[in-house]
Amino acid sequence: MSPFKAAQLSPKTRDALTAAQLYYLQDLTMDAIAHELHTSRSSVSRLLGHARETGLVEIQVRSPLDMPRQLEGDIRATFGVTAHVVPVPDQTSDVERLDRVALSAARILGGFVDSNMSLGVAWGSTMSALSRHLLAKPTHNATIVQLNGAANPRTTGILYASEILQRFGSAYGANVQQFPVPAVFDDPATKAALWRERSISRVVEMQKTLDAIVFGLGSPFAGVPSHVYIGGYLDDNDFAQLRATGVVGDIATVFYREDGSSDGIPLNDRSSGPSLDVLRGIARRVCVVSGESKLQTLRGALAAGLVTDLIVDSGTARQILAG
Amino acid sequence: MSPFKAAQLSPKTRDALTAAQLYYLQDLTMDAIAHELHTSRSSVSRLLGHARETGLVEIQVRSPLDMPRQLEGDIRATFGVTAHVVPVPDQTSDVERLDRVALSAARILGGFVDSNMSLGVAWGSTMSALSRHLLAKPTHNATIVQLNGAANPRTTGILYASEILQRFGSAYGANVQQFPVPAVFDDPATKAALWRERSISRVVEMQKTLDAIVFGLGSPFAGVPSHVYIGGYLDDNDFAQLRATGVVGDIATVFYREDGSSDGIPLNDRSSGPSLDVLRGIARRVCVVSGESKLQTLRGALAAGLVTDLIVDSGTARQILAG
DNA sequence: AAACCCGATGCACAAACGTGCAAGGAGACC
DNA sequence: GGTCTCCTTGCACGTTTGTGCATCGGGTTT
Repeated sequence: MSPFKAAQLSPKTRDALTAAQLYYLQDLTMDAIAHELHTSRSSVSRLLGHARETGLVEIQVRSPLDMPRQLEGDIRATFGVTAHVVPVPDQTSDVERLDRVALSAARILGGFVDSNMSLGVAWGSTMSALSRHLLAKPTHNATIVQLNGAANPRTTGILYASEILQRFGSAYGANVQQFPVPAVFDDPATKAALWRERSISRVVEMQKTLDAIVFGLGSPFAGVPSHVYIGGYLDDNDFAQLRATGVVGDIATVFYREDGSSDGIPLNDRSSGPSLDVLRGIARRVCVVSGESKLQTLRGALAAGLVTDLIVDSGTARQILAG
Repeated sequence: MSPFKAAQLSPKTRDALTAAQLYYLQDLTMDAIAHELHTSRSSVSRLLGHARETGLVEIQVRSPLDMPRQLEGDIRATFGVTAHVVPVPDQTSDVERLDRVALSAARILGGFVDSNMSLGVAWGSTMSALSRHLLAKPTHNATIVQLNGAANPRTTGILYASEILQRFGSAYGANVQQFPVPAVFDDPATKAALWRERSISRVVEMQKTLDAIVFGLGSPFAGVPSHVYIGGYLDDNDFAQLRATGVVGDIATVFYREDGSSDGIPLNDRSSGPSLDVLRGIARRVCVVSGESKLQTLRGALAAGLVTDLIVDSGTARQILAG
């Protein structure tokens, strides 16, 4: 209307806000809201969807404080990590399990992200699913940093990895730092050379001072092999080597054993991911896992002290405690 | 099942918690949840209702931080109080307006209440509506204190006032301190005598050290007279006196003028409510108002510095700024 | 043992809701 | 001016959800 009263926020957001207020705080029906806002009920439905997507509405489920959830307490006691157990019925398929955990993880992650922070992000099927469920949370001056390269002999991987990164960036209104290198180098010397390039070393340096990281776990020999292992990133030789050295998993293409050790794994010298020591130097390390096929893998990551916050499905949570 | 694993929370609460998690955090349909919980869909619907009622689920609507809502900002700038403006369309009836404001107020109040605190509560139609919408929030060692008596020549008023108090008590799991005295004494000497009784003075003393209070505003001469003014608490003489001394409203049967002054109002000496000076000594003073008939009344309360947090409908908010 | 009360359950129906679709509008580009 | 694209809107439909009602089981009173 009047151009004098600057509309600080878009009319859409304004409406979404009122709608949310009326719907969630006053329990009006969408019909009633539509009437008040002079629009159609379906628009209100969409408006509310928008409000949820963009984080205008925040829904929390909080167990009574005096009774933290059983499994989560047990996990903290046993492994010293903060756990978020996502309830999933036992007979759920692995894909649905993954998706449900990723969905919850996306919501939880919103609570960790804040202005002026830098967040390291891995890639893989878990991260991909997670990125698709992110809720918007506008921040200032935050940075998203890719943890490891995604190129392989067949593709540059840029499309795949950057899709994930971009979703993080736009959800949080953050800068995105890509890392356009192969996931695993053929020749360690090439890696060393590239690491001396300023455009690359800049990112490598950023990785060392991250405030938080999010990652899934890769499991090379599990029933459902992870993205890394079927994407042509590794050849038969590499696989044999991994098996020979007792590897049970990886974080950002850096490999470790079930006891948490990672010394003497040659592949790590050729990997583009940050060394486990670098990872351990980061304050908050959020690990998202689902499915029993990752049990061993998860055990290793916990043993290696790579995790500070664990988001996991209830079945796997129970098993890791039982084991 | 096993008696060894102590069930810390009732199975109902446990189910409600999982259901809430699945519904609000994983966006499952109630049907799907019913299946997972081995019960009927309708039970899940009820379970979720229970979860909301009891505060297991918390829903917040948060305007983007960089743009606090217009009216609320204006009110803070003009009157120096934190405002919560409840959107209500202009042509809404007064009763519905009251109810919607009370509903929102009940939710907001939950954010102010905490363990170990004492909360003073008034009575009246606003407080009655508010009490009916309270959301449960379990706390330890909190106390609810009645601010002013409710007895009048016709009834003891205990039923009416205690109903309100009880709802507060059970919502927050708090002790309730009743105040079984007349709202307004016929003879000031009786009040003085009663105030020397230890059972009464105990409550009077508590009133002086409250952490917070909630109250509506009474408006003696407005189009819709408040509960106090039609309950037989005052006689014609009293009314005449109020009008003569320029009273525009009351908080817990203590009266004030539009400019905020309250000296030379004889009725106040006979009132059971805490003096305005006592009120002003309380850190958080939450005022719930709705409807333009309370405009003058609200103006007086603001002028008197009796309010720190204001919960008000949008129409009245606009008018108080316009005035 | 009968009678009673109370909370929990599922059914069935109406109300409320999400979403694919086609229509309308506002730029951007030719 | 045309037309192409992209976003928004309301409708219509199928799905999802709230709730009155009848039922049932367990505990208490008579």
